[in-house]
Amino acid sequence: MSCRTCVYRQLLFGELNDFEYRLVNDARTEMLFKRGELIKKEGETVNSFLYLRKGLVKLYKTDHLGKDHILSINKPGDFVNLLAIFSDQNYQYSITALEDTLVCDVELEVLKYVVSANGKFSMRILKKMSQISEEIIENRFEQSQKQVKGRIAQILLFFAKNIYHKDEFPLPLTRREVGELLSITTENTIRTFSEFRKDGLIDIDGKVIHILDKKRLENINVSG
Amino acid sequence: MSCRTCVYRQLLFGELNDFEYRLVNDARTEMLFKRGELIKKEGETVNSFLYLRKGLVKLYKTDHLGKDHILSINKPGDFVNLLAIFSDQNYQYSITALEDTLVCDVELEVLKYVVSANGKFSMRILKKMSQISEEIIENRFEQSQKQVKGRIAQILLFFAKNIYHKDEFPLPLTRREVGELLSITTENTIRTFSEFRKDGLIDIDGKVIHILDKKRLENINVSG
DNA sequence: TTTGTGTTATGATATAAATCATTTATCTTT
DNA sequence: AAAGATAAATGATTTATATCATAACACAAA
Repeated sequence: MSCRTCVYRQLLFGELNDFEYRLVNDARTEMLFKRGELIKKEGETVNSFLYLRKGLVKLYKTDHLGKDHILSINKPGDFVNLLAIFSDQNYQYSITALEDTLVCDVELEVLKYVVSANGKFSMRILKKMSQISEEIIENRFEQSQKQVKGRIAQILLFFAKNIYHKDEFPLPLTRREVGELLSITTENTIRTFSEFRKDGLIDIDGKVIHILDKKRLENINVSG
Repeated sequence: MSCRTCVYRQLLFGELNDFEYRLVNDARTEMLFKRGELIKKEGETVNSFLYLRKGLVKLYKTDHLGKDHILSINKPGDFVNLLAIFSDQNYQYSITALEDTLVCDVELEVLKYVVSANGKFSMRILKKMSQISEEIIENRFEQSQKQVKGRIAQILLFFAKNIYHKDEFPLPLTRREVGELLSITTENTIRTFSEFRKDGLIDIDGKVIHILDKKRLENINVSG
C-alpha cells in the first residue's frame, strides 16, 4: 500500500510531485489499534501527522474531577490531529479507538518540509484546517441552542448519515460516552433514548439503534 | 503607517522579505469603525484578511429565532478572520465593533500569494491557526464543565487580565451580550452580577466593573 | 420636555436536567 | 461456569436555570 494508490489521496496529497510522494510515503507507518486502545495520550509530544484510514476514534480531554469530555468523533478520511501539528505544543487531548482502527502515521518533520516547499500543498492544508475549524464552530453554535432531546437527535442522525450511511447501526459509543460528547449526564442520556423508543422514533436492541421516524427526529434536531 | 513599522509586525509578518512587505502594504487599507458598527455580515464573501489594530470586536451568529450567539471577542493583535480566509466559503458569522476600532484590511489574493510563495510565512500562518483553534477547543472544554457563576467569573477575569490589564474597567458588553457569549439568559446574567456584588466580589457602577476579591473570583472560576 | 426604546434590576413561578438510589442486564476475566 | 465489573434502565427528589412579569433607570430622538 502506498499513498499514491490510497483512496484518500486526492483529499490532501493531490498536489505533491513524485519526489514529495516518495518522501511522505517513506516517512509513513501504518498502525492498527483495537477497539478501546489508546492512540495518543494528552500531554504526549506531537511528532506525527495522523490520518485515519479505517475505523473510528474519539478525541477527548479529562477534567480535574476525572470526567471525560469528548471533543469530536473522527472517521476514515479525517486528518485526526491536523489542528494540533503546527502549534509546537503537546497533545491537548487524548485519542482512543472506538472501533478497530487503521491509522497512517507520517513523520511530522517530513510533512512540515513538504508544506514549506510546496505552496499549493500548503494552501490545501490551510483550507482543510479552515474547514475543520468551521465545523467545530458550527457544532458549538448548534449545541448552544439545543437542549437534551435536540442534541441526542442530532447525534443519532450524525451516525446514521455521516458514519454508517444507513438507518440501522451499532452505536459505537456507550450511553456515558454519548453524554460526554453532548454534555449530558449518563442517566439523562439513557432516559432520552428510552423516551425516543417509547415515542416510536427509534428502536433499540442493545447497541443497535434503528431509526424508525427520521422526519420526526429531524424536527426534534432543528427545533429542540 | 506601514506594516514594516507596525508594532504587531513580528506577530505574523516577521518572515516577509522587502518585496513581500511592499506587496502586502500596498494591498492594505486601514478602516475605522465606530462602536456598534457592523464590520462584516454573515454571508458576505471573504475577500480580505482582517487584522485588529485598535479597539474590540465580537464575532457572532444569529439563530433561527433571531437570537445572537457570540463566538468570540477579539482584541488588538488578533487576526480576526484567520480561520475563515482559506476555506473558500462566505462568512459564517458577523463581526461588530464593541469599541471604536481600527482594522487593517489586506486583499486576500495578495495574502494568499505570499503564503504560497513563502514557506516560512505559511508555517507561521499554520502555527497561528493551530493556536486559535486550540483556544477555541480549550474554551469549549472549560465552558462545558462550568455553570453560570463559574462562567461569569471567567469572563470578568478575562476582561481584567487579557483586555484591560487592570481590575477596574468599563465592561464593553451589555448584560445581554455577556449572556450571548456564555449561553446564559440575560436575567440570569444580571442576577449573577448582583449576587457577586452582594458577596463583595465586585463593585458595579453602571458599566464599570471593579474586581474587589480576585482570589475568590478565581476560585469560583476554577471550581464552579 | 416628553416620548420612546433598550438596559438594568428583582421577584415569583415553572421546568429541564442533575443527583441520588436501586435493579437488571451485559460483558470480562479467571 | 462463577464472580466481578461495567453498562443500561428507571423512579424519586433536588437544584439550577429559564421563563414570565413588572419596575426603575438611562439615553437618544423628536
